[in-house]
Amino acid sequence: MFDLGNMPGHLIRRYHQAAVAIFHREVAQFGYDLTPVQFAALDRVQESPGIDQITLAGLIAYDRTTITGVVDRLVQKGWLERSISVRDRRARVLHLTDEGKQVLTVIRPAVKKAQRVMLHGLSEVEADQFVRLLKKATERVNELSRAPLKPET
Amino acid sequence: MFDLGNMPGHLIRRYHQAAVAIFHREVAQFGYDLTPVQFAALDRVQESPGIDQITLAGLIAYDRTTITGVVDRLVQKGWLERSISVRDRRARVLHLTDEGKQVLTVIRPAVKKAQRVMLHGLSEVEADQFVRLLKKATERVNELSRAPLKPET
DNA sequence: TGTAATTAATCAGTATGCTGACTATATTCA
DNA sequence: TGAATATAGTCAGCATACTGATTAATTACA
Repeated sequence: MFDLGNMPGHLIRRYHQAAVAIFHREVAQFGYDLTPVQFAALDRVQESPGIDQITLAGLIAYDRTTITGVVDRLVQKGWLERSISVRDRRARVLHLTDEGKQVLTVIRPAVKKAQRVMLHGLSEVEADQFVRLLKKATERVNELSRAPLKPET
Repeated sequence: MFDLGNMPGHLIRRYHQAAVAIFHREVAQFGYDLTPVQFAALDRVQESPGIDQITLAGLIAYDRTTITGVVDRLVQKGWLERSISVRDRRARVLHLTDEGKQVLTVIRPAVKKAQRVMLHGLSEVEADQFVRLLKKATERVNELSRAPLKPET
């Protein structure tokens, strides 16, 4: 009944691998080299300038140890600025640089296209249903991950 | 329209993360520490004893460079045996050890349970539909991955 | 037959993710 | 107030994944 080819765990691994490859390919066509995770971080910092790393992690469902490295690399690329919070000296607050803002503007169409490519085997009705079920399933297992999503309030 | 929380790519990453955590938790309850990928490899070698690494990679959609390390660790654990093929001295053929067979027998119920837990937010009808659509979507993007599935014949 | 092309596997380097430990700073409350 | 507790972030170590290069063996074909 649950042979490997029908196991949700195995399918999701394969689909995730393809999704990452698609993302890379589309973004590369716009001349950039960044990962899905890096995009999510930039996108979220644009939404909430001055956010600290832990809050950012909660909003996009990263592990707090992973985000350190991700932010490191974004700072290294000159797209993010990390500084000590005035309100809490433990915290690091994040801001996009001008170049970071520009990167986001340029690659947004690529990211959108990547989402369509990921779904291109499904009809429009199927795609809607699939995303709806995927979202529901993901929400229901959220707390079982080490990095659960922590939505704003 | 495609904000982060509704982007299939982002949802897939989150669901995959949770799926891996669930797998680990269920398998740990049976006293073992192995990854989804390690299970897939063991399962497939049991199905096809004497398989070489490249063919194995194709059957479970791994990258060929990833499998080297995975097999390394399974050999290290004493669950797999790797030897030079008599027919093609470039190839390494794989066999389960007795202990490897035993591990598979013990953890299969945990793996099955993990699949159910991953789907536990969905009704039975929804779960069926979700897995069907996930499978369809995955098959359609198969060739866009660096490690496409290469089914037997 | 002998050279070119292909193939199986590995390796180096890099990026996500995880576990578990640690430091520095804030907060709580007896 | 001051000791216990909690929190933000980092670090070390390990396992998937990827890109691109290399080695050794096989196959194709001029």
